[in-house]
Amino acid sequence: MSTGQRGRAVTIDDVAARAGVSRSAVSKVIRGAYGVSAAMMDRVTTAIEDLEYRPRVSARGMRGSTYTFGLEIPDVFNQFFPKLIDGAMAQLAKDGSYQLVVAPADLNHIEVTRAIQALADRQVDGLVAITPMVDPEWLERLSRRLPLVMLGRHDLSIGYDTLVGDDDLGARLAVQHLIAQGHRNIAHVTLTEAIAESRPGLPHGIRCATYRSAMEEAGLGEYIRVVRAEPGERAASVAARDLLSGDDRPTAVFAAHDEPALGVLRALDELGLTTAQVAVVGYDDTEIAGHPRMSLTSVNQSGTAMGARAITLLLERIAGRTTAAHEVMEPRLMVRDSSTQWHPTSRERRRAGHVN
Amino acid sequence: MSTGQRGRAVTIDDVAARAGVSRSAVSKVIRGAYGVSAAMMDRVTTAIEDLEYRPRVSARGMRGSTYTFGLEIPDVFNQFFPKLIDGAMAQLAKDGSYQLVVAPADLNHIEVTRAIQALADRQVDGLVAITPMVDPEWLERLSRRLPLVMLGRHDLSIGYDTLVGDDDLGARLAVQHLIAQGHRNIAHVTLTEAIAESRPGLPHGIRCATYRSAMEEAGLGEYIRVVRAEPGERAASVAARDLLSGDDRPTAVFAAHDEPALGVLRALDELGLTTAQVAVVGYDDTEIAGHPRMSLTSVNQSGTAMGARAITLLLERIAGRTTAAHEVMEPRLMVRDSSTQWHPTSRERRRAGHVN
DNA sequence: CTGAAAGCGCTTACAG
DNA sequence: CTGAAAGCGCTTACAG
Repeated sequence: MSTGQRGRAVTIDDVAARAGVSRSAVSKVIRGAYGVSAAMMDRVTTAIEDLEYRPRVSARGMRGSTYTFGLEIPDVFNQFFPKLIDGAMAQLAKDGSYQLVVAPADLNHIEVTRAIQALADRQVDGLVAITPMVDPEWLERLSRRLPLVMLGRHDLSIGYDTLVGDDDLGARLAVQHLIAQGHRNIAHVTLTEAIAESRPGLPHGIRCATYRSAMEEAGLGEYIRVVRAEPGERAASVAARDLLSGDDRPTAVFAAHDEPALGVLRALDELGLTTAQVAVVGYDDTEIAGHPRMSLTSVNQSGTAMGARAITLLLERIAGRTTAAHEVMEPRLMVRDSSTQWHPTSRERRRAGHVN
Repeated sequence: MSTGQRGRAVTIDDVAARAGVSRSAVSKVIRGAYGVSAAMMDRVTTAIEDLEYRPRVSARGMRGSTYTFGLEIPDVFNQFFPKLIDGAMAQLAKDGSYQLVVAPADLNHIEVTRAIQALADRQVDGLVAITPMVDPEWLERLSRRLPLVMLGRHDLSIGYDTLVGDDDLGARLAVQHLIAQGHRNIAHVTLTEAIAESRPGLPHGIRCATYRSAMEEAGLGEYIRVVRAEPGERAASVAARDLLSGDDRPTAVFAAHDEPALGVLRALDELGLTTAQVAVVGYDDTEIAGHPRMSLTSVNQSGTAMGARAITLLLERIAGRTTAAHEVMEPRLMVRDSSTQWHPTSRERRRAGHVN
């Protein structure tokens, strides 16, 4: 039976009246706080159910917590993020007391900042954010107000936690794998400098730097070639088409993440080429990479585990931790057809210095 | 220059004090309300900037609005939803005063209800939700508290708005297209009854019913075959493998949405078959369907437009509309390779009654 | 174990 | 145009 469905909503006072107890008592029961007799617990619980009472989170937030964690996502189409959300949800479900709320943003400084700010304005009890573009000082200041975990940053922050894949290792795995497959002419497709290099130490910047040094170390410095594109599979495919139809076609492409890697695959298809002629490696191991139609070799940086770990870090902060955590997750290379079916032409074999 | 960075946060009173005006005056400036002189406007604005003041949404929510729209998403991996979110964000950006917040849920009654409830508890000013599984009465009650738009439901609700694709037309386009391509033995892959048929009039239920009737109408009743799988591409591919390796292999499969369609493509690949032998049509026209590696024919129900329209419906409600809107969006078939490369075997031609 | 009182930071009528 | 007062629905010390 329910009352108050229309007109004024049911408040904590209605519950208190119905249960014949004080407002504070109801509050304690709701929060599972100490000092409530079983009898009162019972009466209050019944009243809550009878009235279908739901505490207003705004009101709770005025004094206490909102029981809400915020997650800012800089690109709704990037298929890495669902893994992250999935991992976070699973971890949150174990605890049971917090609700996850996602603020989607567009991939630029202003929109990302706006989304993070919007979550903070809504007084989330903890915030997980992903963005290369916001400066550490702003984040340090934000972290004085609430627990903050930044994903994909190598910052040595003091106020907020960071959780990041080992981009150097991941990129090295990718490039060395290609070299081991016999490739020498390996190109790298990444995002525009405005995005990838807007600050030092960004994941894409590191992957690119590692690509360069891994090539140098293998004596392949002369083959280093970095192609940049705006975000999105289509933009990457356009850039890749130029690369692949040029004079000196690379025999392999290492893409900074799976989205441009799919763009490279598109470009190959459009040019009538296959991964037997140009190997492709991506980064993030998104779900579609494992589909046989793509079979895209990719660096897995365990987004699910990362999402779960981010939640744990927030809960630790709420439980009292005050020193910053800086965790690096080890990536692993998922080898698939896109990088193992290379058949070099005789010219390519010659250039590569093979005897045969 | 900013103060109050540590310790107590900046409040509206701090701004009022600094600007030398009343609290109400600051409130009016923030909300852009009438009756503020340019001079006061100026002083307040300056004070806000100086102090880096951010109004607490919780506090605003106590009396007024939270300037937040909530969107419940029942499956983070379903690639239809990013389109929806993208459309909603674009529309919201035009208005500029509301923040979108997404509550992800798992695809079951309890979790979906929990997520919707969580958004309502947070006093969003409007709510967009997607779920076949919640009963209309509960939604009617919810809609008495806040503007509610349900996506993908054909309900004749009175308290909430609905926005839905024409599932009958969409499914008909798909099946008739396959028939026009010469197919007779067309199977349908959809979700379990527990999900797809949990209530009458659900999108998947309608698509399935339309598949049946379109087949009947074409005199192909004997070929009707419905295969059901749990959500997820992998579950669908397992089910499809049985179907495709059975005695009477269909020459075409109509999948209830793109995710199972990708599962069918996976099954084909695993069985060494191609879409020249078994045509595939999906539903939703997710981004990956357009990738040349998939080139999946699919029914586009314009998720972007749907997301944008949902926001507009909420804004209309806030502006005062009190009658329910029930809008149906027209789908269109995106024809791609997966359904146009069929080469029937001679046996298939014979069975199909072709002369040659 | 239980409850009365104060207060969180805003917005909303209402006077001036 | 401007401001003082009340109040939104909770939680938090603090008494009892």
